[in-house]
Amino acid sequence: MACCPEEKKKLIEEVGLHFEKVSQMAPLAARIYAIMILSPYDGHTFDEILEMTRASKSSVSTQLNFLLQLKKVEYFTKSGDRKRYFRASKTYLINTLKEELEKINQQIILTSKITEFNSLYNQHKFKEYGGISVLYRSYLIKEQENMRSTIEKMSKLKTQ
Amino acid sequence: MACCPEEKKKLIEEVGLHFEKVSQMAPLAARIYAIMILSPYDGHTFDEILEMTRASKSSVSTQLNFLLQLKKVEYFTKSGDRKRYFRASKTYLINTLKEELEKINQQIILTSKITEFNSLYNQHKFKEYGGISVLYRSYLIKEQENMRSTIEKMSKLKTQ
DNA sequence: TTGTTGGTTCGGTATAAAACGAACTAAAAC
DNA sequence: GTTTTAGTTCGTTTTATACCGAACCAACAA
Repeated sequence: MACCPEEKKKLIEEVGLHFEKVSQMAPLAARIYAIMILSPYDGHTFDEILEMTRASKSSVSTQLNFLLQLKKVEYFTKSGDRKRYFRASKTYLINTLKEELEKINQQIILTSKITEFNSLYNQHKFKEYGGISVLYRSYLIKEQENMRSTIEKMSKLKTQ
Repeated sequence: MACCPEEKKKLIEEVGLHFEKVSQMAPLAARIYAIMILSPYDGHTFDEILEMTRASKSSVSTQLNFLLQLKKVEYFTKSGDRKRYFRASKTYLINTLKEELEKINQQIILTSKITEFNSLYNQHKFKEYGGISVLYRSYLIKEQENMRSTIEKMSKLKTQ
């Protein structure tokens, strides 16, 4: 049998599609990641992933290594068993948040540059929209703080 | 002369690159959008955009219409002047936030589905990571609230 | 030492995204 | 009524992406 209950298949498709859009990964990578997130603690072997995705060995290998590099996925082995068991990385949610935080940091810097530039060279516009960009800036900073504190809480929870 | 001070050129490049990554638009669209954001209140004509981007008429036309559709860019006309003057839409920051809000709403729904699924079918994993996903959920809800209230504040500011 | 398992690597193809040029149109100017 | 201006449309080319198959490798098994 190729995969799993119909319900799981549909969810994999939905979650996969989501990652394809928001995380700009290749369709196959997104679907593998979705499978990992919706699968048991003890993971899946390479061959099982092959079966579920119906993709080629080479493609699965490439995308799986890509996900390992991004720390979205990890694997473990059982002694006396050459197979690797792949699963969603234990820290994948923290890692995702850390990436988001990095993005927001970048965006705060860029937004400041834009505002500074406009206040210097496009004064009319700046007078018109200055208020909005102040609001936008404090929005970004709140996001940043929310991420930072969530990451901290998650890290604490993990080490307990 | 093709464009503007070196400083502006560099910022356009930087901001353009940013939009290309985060907003998944075509390189040319991203650069046009960047130009609009860094340009005066009274906008630029089609021909000026042509000059600055050094792209073809057809490409500029296509991408400009794309940006108009997304309400990232708007235009106005001066009486007795056939040209259109393009600029960043007055509401582009609010619109961006509304898009973000839509994304977060989607993500909250998806995350709930995932958690529910795992609590049913992957109980071991759920016991292990349930705490983290609770934290993640409240992170998302805070984001949602931050966006909602920022949009509201911006709307109020605009109508004054 | 030959075969099998569990992948990896490399060269190629198929498809889609991005940009282009040339021909076209609608309104205004002459 | 012909020319110019301000774009638009459409068919093509260019470039990048996603995936594939076949050959390959390393480890262990027979």
